[in-house]
Amino acid sequence: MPRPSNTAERRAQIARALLKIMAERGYEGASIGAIAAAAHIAPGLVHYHFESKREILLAAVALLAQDHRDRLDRLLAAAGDDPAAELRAFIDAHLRVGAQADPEALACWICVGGEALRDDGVREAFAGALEGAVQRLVAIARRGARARVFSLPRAEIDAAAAAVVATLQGYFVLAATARHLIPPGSAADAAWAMASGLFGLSPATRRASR
Amino acid sequence: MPRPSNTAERRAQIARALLKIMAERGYEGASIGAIAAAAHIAPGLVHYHFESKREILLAAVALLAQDHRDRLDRLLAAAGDDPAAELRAFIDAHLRVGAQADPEALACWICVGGEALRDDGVREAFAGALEGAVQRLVAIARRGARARVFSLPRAEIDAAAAAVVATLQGYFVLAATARHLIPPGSAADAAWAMASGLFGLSPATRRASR
Amino acid sequence: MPRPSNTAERRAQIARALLKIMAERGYEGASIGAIAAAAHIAPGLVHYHFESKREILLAAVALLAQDHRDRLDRLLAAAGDDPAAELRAFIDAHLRVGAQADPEALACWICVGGEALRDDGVREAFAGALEGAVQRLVAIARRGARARVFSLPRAEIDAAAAAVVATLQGYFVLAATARHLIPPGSAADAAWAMASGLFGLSPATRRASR
Amino acid sequence: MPRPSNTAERRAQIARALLKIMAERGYEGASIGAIAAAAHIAPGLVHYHFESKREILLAAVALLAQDHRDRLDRLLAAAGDDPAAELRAFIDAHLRVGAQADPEALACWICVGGEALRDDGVREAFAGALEGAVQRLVAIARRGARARVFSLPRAEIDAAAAAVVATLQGYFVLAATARHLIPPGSAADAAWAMASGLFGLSPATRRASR
DNA sequence: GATGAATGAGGCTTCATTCAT
DNA sequence: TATGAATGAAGCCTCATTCAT
Repeated sequence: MPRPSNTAERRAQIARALLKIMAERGYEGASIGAIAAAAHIAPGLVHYHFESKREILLAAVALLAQDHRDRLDRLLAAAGDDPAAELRAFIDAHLRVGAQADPEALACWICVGGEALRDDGVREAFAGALEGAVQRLVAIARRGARARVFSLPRAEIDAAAAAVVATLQGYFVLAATARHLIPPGSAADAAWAMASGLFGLSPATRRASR
Repeated sequence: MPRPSNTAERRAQIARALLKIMAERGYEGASIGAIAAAAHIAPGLVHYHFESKREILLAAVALLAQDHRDRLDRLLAAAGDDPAAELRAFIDAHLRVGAQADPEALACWICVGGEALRDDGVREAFAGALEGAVQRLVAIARRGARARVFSLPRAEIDAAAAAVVATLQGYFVLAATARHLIPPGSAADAAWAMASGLFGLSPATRRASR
Repeated sequence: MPRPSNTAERRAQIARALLKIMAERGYEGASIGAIAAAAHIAPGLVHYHFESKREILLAAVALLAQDHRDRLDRLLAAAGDDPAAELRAFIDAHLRVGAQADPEALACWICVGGEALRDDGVREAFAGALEGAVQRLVAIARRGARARVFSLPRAEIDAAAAAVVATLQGYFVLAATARHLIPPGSAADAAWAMASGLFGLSPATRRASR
Repeated sequence: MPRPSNTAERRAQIARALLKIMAERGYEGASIGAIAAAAHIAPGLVHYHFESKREILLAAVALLAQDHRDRLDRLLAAAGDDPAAELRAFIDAHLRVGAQADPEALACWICVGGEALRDDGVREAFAGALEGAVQRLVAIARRGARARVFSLPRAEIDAAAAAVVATLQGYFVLAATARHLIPPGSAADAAWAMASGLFGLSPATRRASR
């Protein structure tokens, strides 16, 4: 009569504790002891559920990415079938700060980017999440192009999507480190102007979606 | 007769050593010992020239920013007085990879962004560098607007400049962690399309500057 | 109706698992987890059957000694009643390497000798096994002396037996750590020469038993 | 004006501290903290002078072997040119317990033998020391054979030397773990009887050297 | 009996910093 | 200025042992 395994929840609990600490102290600053304390468990338990600290990071990145995907799914679903609306929703999901803004996730995401420089596993996860975003945009662009809502050459879709993702990522960094450089409320609009320009949205529609 | 002080050079030497190590191991991974080894000096000497490891980081960020400013000065000077050419040169300076690309500086810059989340001094230096970039763009935009090369409302100049800087910063992150997402050669062109759009450059001039 | 106790087998199973691990990682290196894995049981079960890790070691030493005794019984029985043959069989049982050689037991035995330095219980078991070997030799020597096959003074029997046991033990160490120092096949013969000399076996019989 | 390096002495100091602790707690039981305490230095200093705990062990084994070689040199020098006397001195050096007996070194030697099972570096050092002993015996045997003091075939010299070394090593183990099995004072005599037998010393000389 | 989670101590190692020379 | 030894505090990880089920 063994006790039912709770490993899955524990792992998530620990990974979330890492995110919490990492947001304010960085990955290196998130000691196993601090993580355990944040998760309200004994330090030794951490390494019962994870091989190494790095594994926790990988799990945490996966959580972060999943959370983000989920949120995006929700917000894009509300955009219905209109590619322009989807594009706008995509941008707003990333840049509209409001009730659902999550500064912790933002800080973590930047930390993860830093770790990705040195750890292939992290890089893969990080790049994977970015790629996911790019592919969503590509899908939106293709549908929009087919529906003649966008008018950009097939060959430029990838570049346009990457540019949009880069802009969003860059805004993250600015928002987290030099917020005063972004005129309040301007981020989403500027990104939208830029994206709709790249996607070849007609000026009329463009303005309508502001 | 005291020997002439060489503190200034030593400090630069040490700060550059930090950059070298930090590029591949991160800030935490750059131990004083490793820095000293990279600078070809004894470990004890490091703390003779710097109060603490953090001071080295601050000096290194300053170096990084100065190097970047210098490079930008050089490249913008070549653009003459034409605001559109300056804008293009500004973008190319950041995204054109070629002989002068510096992956080490790139990695360091991302690391510094991460540290900026936690250290106010680093944040100031990092944000200061970003602000410098924004202001250059603002200056270009103003001159361009006055010369009717750009047609963007005064009130939107700051937002546009911030958006461009965000895009460049975002491309840095992508280039360092998920280069395959950027179609080769597309970064500068996409950023240019975006920037010239935001700045209200006439389509004709836009194409001419590709 | 309680299920029938299987404690005895479980204990043996666990102790044998310790021997297996200890042979290649030493006693300290044999973690409870590793032992449990080698025994194909859950880690928690180990401490149900044993008070402590040390108890497992004691049980393992007992097993090792018993195995050795059993093997010796079998081999000496084949030597019939002839003291010289018994002596030779005794030596061969320890030094003839062949199908029945057991490098795992050899390594364990040396480990146990090391632990005996620090743990009185282990020392007793280890010394007990050595004493058993000495006593067997003493018995053989006494019978041989009575039968005039050996010609050594009563007072020297103990010393001779101890010397033989020391030699065997020493060969174990050499075999396990510096096998190349032992000319192949020479161990049993040299030990025999030495033992028969100490026991005062007539040169003729000596040669006959080679 | 750097401080003169004291690394060599520090290393020896630390290695000797390890021997001291290892004698009573074993290698695993000799924690870095305990070693540092025994050496009267701060814990951190240990790893300034040694890469790893294992390196300390290797240094300690080297010290142990060197000490032993030195002692042997001294004792053998006193035996003059007489091979039989040298053989006797060799045995006495190892088995005569008296003022110069060193139970700490004895315990360490057995520990080292245990570690040799698992660590190739240790094995090499341990086997090297044993080989040194064998070679000394071989040299004595050769000179004795040439001088017709010993009468053993060339081909058996190696085996005889190995047998003697095995016996000495075995006596070490017995002395450290089951001393009561060795009739007091019998070890050197029994080993001598055995060695002189193997070396083919004439019975007359044999008795004379007791 | 059996399972696997939980605990907390302790080990090795790294490191920023200080200090004697 | 410069050197390299010295210090002590963490940090990651392992582990024997206990416990709830």
